[in-house]
Amino acid sequence: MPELPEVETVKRGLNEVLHIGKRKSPKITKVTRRRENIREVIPKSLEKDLVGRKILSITRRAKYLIFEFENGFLLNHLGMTGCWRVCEKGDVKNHDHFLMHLEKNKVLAYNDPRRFGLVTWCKANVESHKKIKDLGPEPLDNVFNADYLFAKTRKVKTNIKTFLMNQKTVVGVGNIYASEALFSAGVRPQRLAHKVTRAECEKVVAETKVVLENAIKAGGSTISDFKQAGGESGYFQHQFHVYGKKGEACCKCKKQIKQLVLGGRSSFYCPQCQK
DNA sequence: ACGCGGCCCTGGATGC
DNA sequence: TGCATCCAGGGCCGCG
Repeated sequence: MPELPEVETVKRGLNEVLHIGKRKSPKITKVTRRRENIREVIPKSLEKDLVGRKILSITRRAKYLIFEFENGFLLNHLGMTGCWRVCEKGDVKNHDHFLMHLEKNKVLAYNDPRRFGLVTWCKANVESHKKIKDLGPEPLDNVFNADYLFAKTRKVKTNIKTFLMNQKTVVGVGNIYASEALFSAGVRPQRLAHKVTRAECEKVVAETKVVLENAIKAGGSTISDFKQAGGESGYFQHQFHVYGKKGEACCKCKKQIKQLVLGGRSSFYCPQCQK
């Protein structure tokens, strides 16, 4: 599921389905930890922290979801396979690790087969929480601009794709959108970051924003389907230009898309369109 | 200090 | 059909 557009889609969907901020938003009546340890232990204290309270807001910072309560914040990362669903009481599935029971026999369930996700509690100042405080700027914020990226890349030894995926550089860009943004920008993923020109940095920044914005728009369609069991995808995957397309013809020039591994992650590019 | 490989897990796809 | 292998949208840790 989870790069920035998917987390943003989950956030919007949950806000809508749970009527967050409206009078009919449900109270939490009970909390169940079906498995204590995912990436980190889910705190036992969540029971007393959450029962009897309402979710005041659900926001996103980087790939983290932040559930705000009057006494603190539930901080969540979906890892590779995490998802939330709203279901009827008793509709428990394999890999449901954490349940927030709601009024009217509804349940908000966190499901995560690979258990790379995070569910934890932060009493106050979530922005200075250790998982949050060192994160880079939001990609759609004006702080993430060509000046910033050009300056930041000058002394970097690694390739531009790995650097773009580093959450200290800019948040929310994962393996798919890094490949896609670099394709649109015409920059090969294996190029050393410090050799990317100022003009190319401008393109990389601009195309990163475009790709993420388009994916958010496309991901909007998952609102109804995450309510059901799946929570899988919107329709943004139909807009991929290079990701997962090794050997296929480039949509612009018809040359074969190539694949290579950078920082241990599959990377895709067009040898003709990207320099 | 930085950059990289390995690792944390399960499950689906692929190959023999 | 069954079994083995590889791969997956992320991030942390320890090593050189």
